[in-house]
Amino acid sequence: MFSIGELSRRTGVKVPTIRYYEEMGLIAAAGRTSGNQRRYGRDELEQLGFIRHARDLGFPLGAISSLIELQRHPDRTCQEASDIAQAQLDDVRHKIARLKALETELGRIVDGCSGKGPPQECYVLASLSDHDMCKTEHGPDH
Amino acid sequence: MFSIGELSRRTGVKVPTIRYYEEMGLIAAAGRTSGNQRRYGRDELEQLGFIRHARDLGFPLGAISSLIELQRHPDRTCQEASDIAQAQLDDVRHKIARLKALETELGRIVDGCSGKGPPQECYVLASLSDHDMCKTEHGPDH
DNA sequence: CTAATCTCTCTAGGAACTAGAGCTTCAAGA
DNA sequence: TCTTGAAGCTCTAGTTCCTAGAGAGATTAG
Repeated sequence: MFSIGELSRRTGVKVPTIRYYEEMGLIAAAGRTSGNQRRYGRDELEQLGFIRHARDLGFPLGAISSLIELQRHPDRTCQEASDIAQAQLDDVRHKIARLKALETELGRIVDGCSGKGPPQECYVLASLSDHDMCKTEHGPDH
Repeated sequence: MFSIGELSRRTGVKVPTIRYYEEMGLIAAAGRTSGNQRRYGRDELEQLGFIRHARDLGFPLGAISSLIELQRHPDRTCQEASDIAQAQLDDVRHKIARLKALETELGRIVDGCSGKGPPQECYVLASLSDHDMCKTEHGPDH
């Protein structure tokens, strides 16, 4: 059994974040010492490792919650897990596509500016004022 | 002179967002009618278009604020604008690199799962439990 | 003049934490 | 055993960039 600080060190998840996850119901409420401090064991270490890894891969907490639910129900198939991962992959690809368009446009804007002149002649500012100067499409997110 | 709704329609920025920008000091407080409603003109239209475009390119409001400041000071050079845009570009490239690593890893995870078996044998869940199964690096965002 | 549509302010929520205040508990050394 | 300093506790508020809703007043078309 170890403390929240130790769990934090072993998983790389910050102490307040662990408490936050508990509050959100992502991890079960930990047992306490007589002095009201949380104590953890191997199970919680694994569970939090799972959450950490999924977060690193960009899964939102809601999705992680569903995955944890699934782990607890061995009677279901893993189709749901597969779907969640696929949705996450689609989301990542979508973001990449969008960021690449931004990269192109920003690259063009940065290249056009010497940084030497006065703001009135600044290519960066002019580009931002006039969407027609853009060569690629980039709408708002979503 | 036109209303906030009209400004919204013309710029694509939602009404509450315009009020929010005013509150944040990104746009000057608009003139009002006798009935206390905001009225806008050509200047505000341009200013908001600038903000909108910069937001579409992913600039945070703080950066946009700096760019607006710069526009108001013709005595300075546009070096600062150039730096801000460059920082934004770096940020975008950084995000792309990270997302590509995630794409690789998620693709591998999704491919490994048939969706048919029970959760105990699910490749998605197993991969998320065990970071060692990863072939690429992907830490947390910052 | 009335009805429908805006617009006003204010408050709260969302995602996923982070920071801080003020207090208690724990572990290790003297 | 006492003490000290680190670590833990709860609670609230702040972060970013908006979005949604309530309840009231303004404007405009017919």
